[in-house]
Amino acid sequence: MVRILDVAKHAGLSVASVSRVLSGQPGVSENARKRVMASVEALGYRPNLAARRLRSQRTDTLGLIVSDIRNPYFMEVSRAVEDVAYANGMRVMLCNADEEPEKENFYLEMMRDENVAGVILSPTLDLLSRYHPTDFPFPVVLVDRCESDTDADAVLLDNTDAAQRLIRHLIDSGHRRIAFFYGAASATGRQRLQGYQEALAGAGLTPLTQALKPTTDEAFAAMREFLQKNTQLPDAIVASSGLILLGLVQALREANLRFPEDVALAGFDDMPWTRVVTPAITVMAQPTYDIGRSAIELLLARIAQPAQAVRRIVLRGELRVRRSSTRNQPQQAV
Amino acid sequence: MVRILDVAKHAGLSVASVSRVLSGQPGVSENARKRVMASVEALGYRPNLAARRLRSQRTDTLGLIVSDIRNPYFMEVSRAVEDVAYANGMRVMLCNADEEPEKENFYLEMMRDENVAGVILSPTLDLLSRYHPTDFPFPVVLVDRCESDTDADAVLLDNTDAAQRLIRHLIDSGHRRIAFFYGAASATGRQRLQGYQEALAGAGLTPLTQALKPTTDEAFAAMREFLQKNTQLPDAIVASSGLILLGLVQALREANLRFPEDVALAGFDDMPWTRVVTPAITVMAQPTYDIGRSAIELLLARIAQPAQAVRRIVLRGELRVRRSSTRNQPQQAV
DNA sequence: CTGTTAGCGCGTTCAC
DNA sequence: GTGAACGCGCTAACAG
Repeated sequence: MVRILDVAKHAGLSVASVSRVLSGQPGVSENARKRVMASVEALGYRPNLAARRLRSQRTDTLGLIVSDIRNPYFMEVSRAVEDVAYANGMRVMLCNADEEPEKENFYLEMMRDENVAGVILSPTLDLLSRYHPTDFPFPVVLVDRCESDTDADAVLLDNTDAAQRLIRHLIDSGHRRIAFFYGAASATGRQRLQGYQEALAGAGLTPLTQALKPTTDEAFAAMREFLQKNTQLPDAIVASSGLILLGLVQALREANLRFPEDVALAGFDDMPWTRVVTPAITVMAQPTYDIGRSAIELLLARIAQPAQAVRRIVLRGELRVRRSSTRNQPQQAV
Repeated sequence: MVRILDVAKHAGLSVASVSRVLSGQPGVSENARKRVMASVEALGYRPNLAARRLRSQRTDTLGLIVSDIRNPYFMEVSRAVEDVAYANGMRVMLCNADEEPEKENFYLEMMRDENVAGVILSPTLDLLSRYHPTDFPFPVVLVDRCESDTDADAVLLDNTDAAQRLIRHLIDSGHRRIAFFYGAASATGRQRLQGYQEALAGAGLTPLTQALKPTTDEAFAAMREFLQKNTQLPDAIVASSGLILLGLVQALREANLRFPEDVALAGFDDMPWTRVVTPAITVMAQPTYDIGRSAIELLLARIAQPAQAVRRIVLRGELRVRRSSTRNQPQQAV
């Protein structure tokens, strides 16, 4: 292994000068800088990160804790985070907490042990309910989930508004009995439920809700049971997430029910498959890559300016109307 | 910050004894061990990982370099890797090389700088063609991609066999003109092409192939162009990956072409949406989670036993016949 | 502008 | 079974 001392000797300088050059500090002559660079090149020197981190008490590692990377939403978010992180010379550690507070806590402690520069976190309801930024020795940016009174940097969709607009679209399309299948384990699901309720109240309609764990399998099971119990179908069914939407579609297919003929359908997250099923499904699209990018940019800014005011970035969902929600079916799909 | 010295003082012992207890070494009395544990608990001591890594020259970090985490295949593989890694007290660094040799090399160098214990890698064709295990200062397990003569631990599907079986199924179903859209950027795509060619040769049929970059967008564009150029459709179209399959379906929908009525369809990767489109699509399913799990288990074994013989784990794909490939359509979908 | 040097916190040798 | 002491490679404070 070639050490910084070897470079110093080779360049005829001291370790201090080499260190200064490597960390881009001022106070080194151009001549010295050239010689250091040449020696680094000649010897193939690579800094020892462990030593650097031990000495400087700093780290270029970020943590990213999501519920499940298999969720397309988090997949896209994490991809954005990693792109920006690596472009800024930082590393990222990805963890799946599976909505389990124990796992979440485990990873949070791991982040502390790693002495990370910051964390992007999609918190469980449990953590969010008692969230306080000073609980952590590193800056945290929340993503996807955040209450209106949470004292934290955060990036998220305007969930209540998005749900309202989605539901109003259904109401405007002539649907009256609208069922809402939502993930009860997260703040996001609850906020979307609220939007649903407000939209229904505004139209004088009666809510029909089904809480469940936000997985495809649970949604499938819940929908299947729902279909068995209810001989009369609602006019429309809405899913509060893409994972849930998939489960609903699976159950509908199994029961040989068509949309929108038997029941209209809509959901969150514009996953690729929603355009490819027939008919295509109306969704509220989230700008997932932008959410991830905004989150890490917020985090990097916070790391650079620890004392800056708390910021919250709220993004707007985009309604994409397709055939699954229309009462009078047009001739042609998009 | 509480250091190991603080624990030693609190327990009335030396740092050496504390270190021994913490690393589970023998040569410490039961009494001392108890006292150390109690002090650790009382003081909330956490070992400093940077110091430990600097001193021990070892790391509990693994690298995972895939082409794109947004590919459901790698998503599932990475999830498996992370589950096993964290269960073994290791960390993992995830990187997306995007099939670009430069990025791949960048991340490989980063892994060296991090002094990782090992790497799981889905190599570009470029790297694979000149792969030699001694090029890296850490053990490497290849995943998804590997030539038959590559000298490396690897976990992959029996691609040629899987493609053959998929194509034979189509031939047995009465299809004669079978087009193959495959990703030309990876060894995997090429191996599947070979299986396709062998199956066709065995039946005395003429190949009809289309090479492309393995993304949904490229597949969509290629299929669209294909449909414009060819007034007469083939009997069947096959995609060499799930991402490509999605692009094909998008183009088919756009052109208002039905499967299997207008053209039969099949592909690789049993993604959830393939069951939910109508009709459901015949696929060659890969045991993705098992592939990831096998890869990290192989890596951990290699780390524990650096000199052990090179091992290759070849998994078998599972053909899942659904309506998209059947000539005489059954009454009911599954 | 440059060099010397003292630790960062830990693991491990070597004495006892 | 236990403790003292050294050094992993680097950064930063300080002296020149």
